[in-house]
Amino acid sequence: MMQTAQSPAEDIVKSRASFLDFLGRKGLRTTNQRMAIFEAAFQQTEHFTAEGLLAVARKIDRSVSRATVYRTLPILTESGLVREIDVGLDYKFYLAVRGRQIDKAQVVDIETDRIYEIDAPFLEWYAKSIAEKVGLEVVSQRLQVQGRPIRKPLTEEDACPAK
Amino acid sequence: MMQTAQSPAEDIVKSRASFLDFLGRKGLRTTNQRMAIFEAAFQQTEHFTAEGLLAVARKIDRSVSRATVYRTLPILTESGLVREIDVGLDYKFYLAVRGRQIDKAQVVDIETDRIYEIDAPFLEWYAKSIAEKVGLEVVSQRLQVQGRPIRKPLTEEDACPAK
DNA sequence: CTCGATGCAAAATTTTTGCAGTCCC
DNA sequence: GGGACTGCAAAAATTTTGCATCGAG
Repeated sequence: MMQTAQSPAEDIVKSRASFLDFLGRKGLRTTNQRMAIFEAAFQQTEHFTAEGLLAVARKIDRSVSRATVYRTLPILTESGLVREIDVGLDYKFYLAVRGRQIDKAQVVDIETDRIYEIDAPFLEWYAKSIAEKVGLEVVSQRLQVQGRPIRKPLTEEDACPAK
Repeated sequence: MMQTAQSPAEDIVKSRASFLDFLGRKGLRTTNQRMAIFEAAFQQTEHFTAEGLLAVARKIDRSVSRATVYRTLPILTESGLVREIDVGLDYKFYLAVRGRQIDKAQVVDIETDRIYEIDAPFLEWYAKSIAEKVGLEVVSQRLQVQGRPIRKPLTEEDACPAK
């Protein structure tokens, strides 16, 4: 069977080409700021916020402004290179897309606000079966789980830990 | 088999009692404003926003302020009488809880922003199985599906409708 | 050159908060 | 009567927008 996964290095080269292609097809210009924001997004290995992205992008190109970050994020999401993730935490998160991103759920640790992207088998099918009930075709779906670390049942040791 | 569903009239009487009980147990005071907001919430048969709730509550008690609505909504959600629903539409929605509300998904028609509450069998179980993968126990889960009305395959008639 | 793109700061939007006065218990 | 509660308006916080200027094609 063919291996389709790529190394991180190949990954970003391909993504960058894809972004440039997207800009071209849409008649959008290739500016230093847009590229800096793209690079900043793909330097992130985890979820990031608009504000965080601004900070990183500015390290690449000092002239990047907050407004341009907010104007570029929709371009990145429309191109499919970045996913917008809203788990109801006041502000939105974003995530650079690397490889296939289907059937994922977001699990949020409510004690740390950390977001995990977890495989959710059949999620797309499941969403489709639900949308059909109201005669809609699925455009997108998201499953979000808020959780907290499992506390093991208390033992005497836990209740009165030996110092 | 016993029928557990109630008439809308019985429903709100019970909910009102439940709210008063909740206020009492929490040592919160029963004010005209809080009751007006409660009544306004249960007059709604669909999802509502904080701003919409304010408008309706003011028809009941002119003195209700926006601040009190925002301060009362958390009380209503904590009591379990109202559910907060955030589908990523800028502002939050709320829904008066009538009867059991387990395993429901929100299906959002992206052309009208209308929200449907749809049965999602085994959703709770599904979320649990996913949260377990990162060692978290589920506190809550939500499945949201964005969809658009199904467009029937085009016929000649559709493409060139006879005026 | 031309018009899309940018930076800056002000605006917009939803929700929160400080404070003085109100009224429930 | 005391402290919880409220209204008002200002503040917060994130995202959007107007406008003069810049720069990609």
